[in-house]
Amino acid sequence: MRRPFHHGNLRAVLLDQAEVMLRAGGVDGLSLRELARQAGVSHGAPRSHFIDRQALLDALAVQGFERMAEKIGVALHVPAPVRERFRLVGRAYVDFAVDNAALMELMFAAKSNEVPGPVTDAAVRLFTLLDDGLVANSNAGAGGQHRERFKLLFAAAMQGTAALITSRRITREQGEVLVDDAMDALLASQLGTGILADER
Amino acid sequence: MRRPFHHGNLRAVLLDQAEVMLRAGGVDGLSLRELARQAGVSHGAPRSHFIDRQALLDALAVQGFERMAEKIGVALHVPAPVRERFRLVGRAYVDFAVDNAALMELMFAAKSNEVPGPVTDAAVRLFTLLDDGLVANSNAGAGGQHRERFKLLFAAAMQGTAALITSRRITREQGEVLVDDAMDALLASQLGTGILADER
DNA sequence: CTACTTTCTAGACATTGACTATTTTATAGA
DNA sequence: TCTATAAAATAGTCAATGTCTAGAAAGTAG
Repeated sequence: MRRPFHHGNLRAVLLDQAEVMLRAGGVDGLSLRELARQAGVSHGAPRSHFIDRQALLDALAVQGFERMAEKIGVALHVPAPVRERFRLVGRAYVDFAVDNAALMELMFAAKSNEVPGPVTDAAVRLFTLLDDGLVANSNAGAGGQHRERFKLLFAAAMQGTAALITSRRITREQGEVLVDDAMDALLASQLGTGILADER
Repeated sequence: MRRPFHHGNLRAVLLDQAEVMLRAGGVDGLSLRELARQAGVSHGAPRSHFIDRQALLDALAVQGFERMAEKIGVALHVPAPVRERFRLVGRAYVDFAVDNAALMELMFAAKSNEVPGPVTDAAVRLFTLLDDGLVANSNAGAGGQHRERFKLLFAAAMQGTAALITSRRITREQGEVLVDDAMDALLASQLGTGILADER
């Protein structure tokens, strides 16, 4: 079994510190050397755990997807009528995106997705969770297309709302209303008839 | 009157080259020194026109908003039924966003918007154009709220769709369908009744 | 022709990401 | 327990970059 030595668990420490730094100064403000300084190790130490700066960013992205999946998972299992549950999930999505704007940038950066890898896998896990939770996975066939399009509409609305807030075009409060409106429009659309996981 | 000397019009040349470089290597791949090299001037020359790297990025963002407004303006004035015109505008929006992904990143970066400035102004001009073109600006009052929420739904759907394509979660073709679906859902929603600029 | 301003050059500096050789620490095998 | 082996961390180096400064060159206006 492998165990850390000098520093307890440098990899975890670096990831934690990196997230703090990310929140403070954005992606550009995240410096490997500054990170090492704060962790009290030499400037070359991080290389033992992250071959690249990009490797660190990818690890952060994966962690981000996992934490987002947790939050969404909670909202997904709240016992409530469809409309209410959709709103809860939508808000969980948008809240996470807004509270972790810089992290979201990493998670959805085209860079990480150029070649399928751990980041892409983590993303797939999140959206599989979302899909399975929101939409009935029963009858395939003609309903399958409808389901697919419905899920994309949901994802686009959430991602778009988060983008509007993050870029300061609207306030967080306006975002709340927007999520609700989007959910209403979505549920009222023809695409959202007869394909929901729970019609209550 | 001010006229360029040595280099014709270095500022414009730099902006053009910067856009090429942006398209090739993303925001991170845009180096001031490399830019100067390609323009055949010394590494300090750009400083006469852009005090900062950020100043160059901001100038690019402003240019981006203006070009996007042009494209959208064209789609906005195509004589066609509402549904068709909405689709055209939506596609124009998404197409521009996808064809200029790195530029969009600059345009909507929170950095530029921390303090209102030229970038914010350019953004406001674009969205004013969009709003005035899509939604009737006649009756205020209770309809005003509806109009505002409708416009936000539109913006969120477009921005979200573009994000899905850019992050490679869906293909461009799926994006086309998604835009159409979003427009249908939008026009069918209660929010989109009686507030359109042209009910044809 | 002479100030004056703008544009550009050239040199310097600190910071950064990446690479390498080397030492230190831990783990496992005989 | 002693020892080979792998992992983790150090320290030094390098090229590249953004920013700043002083000064030269080019254009403009009085």
